[in-house]
Amino acid sequence: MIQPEILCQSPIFRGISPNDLQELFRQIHYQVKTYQKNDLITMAGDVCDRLLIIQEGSVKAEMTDYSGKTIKIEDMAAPWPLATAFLFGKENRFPVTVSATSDVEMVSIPKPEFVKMLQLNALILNNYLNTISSRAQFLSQKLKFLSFKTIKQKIAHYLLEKAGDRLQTVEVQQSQGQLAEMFGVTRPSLARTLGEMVQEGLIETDRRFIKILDKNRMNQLLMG
Amino acid sequence: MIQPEILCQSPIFRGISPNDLQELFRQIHYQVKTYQKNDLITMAGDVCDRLLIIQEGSVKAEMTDYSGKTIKIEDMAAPWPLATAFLFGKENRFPVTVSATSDVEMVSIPKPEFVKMLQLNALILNNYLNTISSRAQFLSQKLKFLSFKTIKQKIAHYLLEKAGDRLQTVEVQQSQGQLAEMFGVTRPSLARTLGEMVQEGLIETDRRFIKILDKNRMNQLLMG
DNA sequence: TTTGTAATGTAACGAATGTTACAAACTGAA
DNA sequence: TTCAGTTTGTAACATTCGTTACATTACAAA
Repeated sequence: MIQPEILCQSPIFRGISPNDLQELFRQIHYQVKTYQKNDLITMAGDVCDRLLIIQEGSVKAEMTDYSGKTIKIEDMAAPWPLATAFLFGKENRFPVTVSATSDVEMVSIPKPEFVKMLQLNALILNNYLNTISSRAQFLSQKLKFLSFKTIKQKIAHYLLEKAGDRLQTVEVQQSQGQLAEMFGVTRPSLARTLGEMVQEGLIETDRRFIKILDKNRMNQLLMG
Repeated sequence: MIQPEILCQSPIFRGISPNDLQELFRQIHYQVKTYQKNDLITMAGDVCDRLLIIQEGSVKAEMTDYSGKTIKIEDMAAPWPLATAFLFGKENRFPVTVSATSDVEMVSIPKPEFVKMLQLNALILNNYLNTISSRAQFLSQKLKFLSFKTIKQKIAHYLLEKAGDRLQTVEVQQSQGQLAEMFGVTRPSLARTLGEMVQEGLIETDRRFIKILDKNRMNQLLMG
């Protein structure tokens, strides 16, 4: 029923041979459920007490707002695991409604069985811990970035991070537009702020190359 | 050397009896290190390849900015674990410099040994997974909150979340000032916006009680 | 070279929010 | 009650940023 060659491509089972994976699944209880296109797989608010991995097909995650309208959040396809961040932790309910966008095969492992799996295989344990930890780290970085209120601060943080120790010209790979989107601001606002920083003697710009002229004053911007 | 009665208060060892914990520690390699006040414990950038738990005393975490100045981030005391989010994941380096603010005893468990521990004891495994997952969930919530640009949106989201299904008066436990801090805005701005929403017929306010009058229009605010 | 398209610089205006200041209302203790 | 401290309402002004529009520059294909 399970397809080890597919599942071992999943971030959780990465590095495990299909044979070992097959053997592992023999030691635990699990289900393989099939869904047809447009079938509901989980509802927002459902308790998340089992690990779900897409073995075949693709699904979409939607969120219902308070007035009942649905907004698509994400598309996922095999061999991806669903909602790994909500299997453990305080708030272990699905935040989204998941439904099939094609015929789907889903491997469902009850939480206690998955815990057993983690104990049986150190590689899976590491993979899973890495998955959640990386997510937390990613979110933490993103949050730190958003904590800078002004565009000037965001630019300063970005450039100082990118420059590291060296007092050199930084090459920005992205266009102004992409940079603006990353900062969550509009393109003209970014351009204006860059212009202001040039006038203030903080930086020099030449197309995609930016030179930091006054590291100390840049830092002071980040303090407020 | 280790003090099981203290360590089992730690979120990671919660629910384990001191005896069981003692027995567990017998099966793995670990160190107990002592530091004097003001000693450096870890430097920002150090590879985080061991779990550190404060067994006695207190420490502070500081971050060095790009110009070399240090900013205090956090204070921690026994029996708290350090940097649980950085033991696994892609970026497993300490983001902060940790130093002792009193005489400190620190239990140091190498990562492979801690993994062994997780495999030996399902409760510790659950505790650790819960710790990281809760953190990711917390950050995710915070991030979602910050994604609302205007104060009106933040208020709407907060109230709708708090109200749930019922169309009732919501009691806000916090003062306007605390609420403002939570939203990352200033108190007068929050008060002004609340006033505007009253005038627009969206809500009614009476001290710490807020009544939602028009749920649909509140939702439309969140769409933009 | 010419030409079209994308990227960039710039300006004017308006909306949202911060800043500062002060008055009114509430709260709890003397 | 009275009074001090806290919370809340409100106003004027400054700042930041988004919006829109347009000119300029770079770049690559014809």
